[in-house]
Amino acid sequence: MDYALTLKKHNLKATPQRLKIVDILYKNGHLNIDQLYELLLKKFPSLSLATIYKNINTMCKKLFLQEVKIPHQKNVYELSKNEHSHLVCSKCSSIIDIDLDTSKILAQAKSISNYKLYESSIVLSGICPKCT
Amino acid sequence: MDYALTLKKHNLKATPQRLKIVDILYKNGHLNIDQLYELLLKKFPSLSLATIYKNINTMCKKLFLQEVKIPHQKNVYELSKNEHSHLVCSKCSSIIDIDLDTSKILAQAKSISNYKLYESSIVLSGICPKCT
DNA sequence: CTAAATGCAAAGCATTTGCAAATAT
DNA sequence: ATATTTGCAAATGCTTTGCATTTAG
Repeated sequence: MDYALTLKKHNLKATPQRLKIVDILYKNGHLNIDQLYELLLKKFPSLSLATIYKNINTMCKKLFLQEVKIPHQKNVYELSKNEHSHLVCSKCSSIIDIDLDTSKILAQAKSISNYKLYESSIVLSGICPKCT
Repeated sequence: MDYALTLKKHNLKATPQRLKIVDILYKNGHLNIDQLYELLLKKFPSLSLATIYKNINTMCKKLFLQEVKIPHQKNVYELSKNEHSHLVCSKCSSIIDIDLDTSKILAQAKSISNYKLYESSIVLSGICPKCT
């Protein structure tokens, strides 16, 4: 995946800071602002938190980053991908993606409510195999 | 429902402020801190935001209030009830409860992941009938 | 060369804390 | 009567903004 190209497609300059943000998110999946900052500092000791906030915000607006709200945790960010759900371990706080068949639930919700539904946010919490 | 008794059961004094917080949440379903503050001010013009924060926090810890995270919105609070999901209208921002059969999705998630899952947070977004 | 991005410091909000006065039990 | 709660003010923490400097294209 060519991150520089992706950035440019969205009219964003491919700065080293941005490339590294995308790279870190690609490798780590889901991170909150502080975790991102800590990892970025290793490569850019003079990096400013303001730069992270600005970039996260613009990338979210351009829709190739997604904010994910997890119960009892700070918001985390992930690269946009096909719709999917999340599993959270309440012991180690790790977050993973999972593909679930949400069609039944959506259909059920639509028929009960008469809402036009087009987006689902599903976060399931429990204990991961490692923490068991 | 006797709110005063509920409060006392949790070792919380039934102050007028607390009773009104519970009453407002009972009548309005889901509110964020600011909405709660605005409504409470009508009855308690000298009410402090700090009091709301303190009370929301203690009630959440005592588990008879739940914090609900909605994408692109401030956190809202609701009285604890049986597990249920939420529908959000992205036009008018209203939030309603909905009972969905989550057993299939949970079973699916468990078998794919080997997690021990015990909690689900499901928020579906779309357009409500009124806004259509 | 130019527009955009960075880093710093300051500003702006949201939330929490400490404490004296008031209140529920 | 006592421990808890309230309301205020101050403190803390998180996020955004403004601006001079640097950098990508």
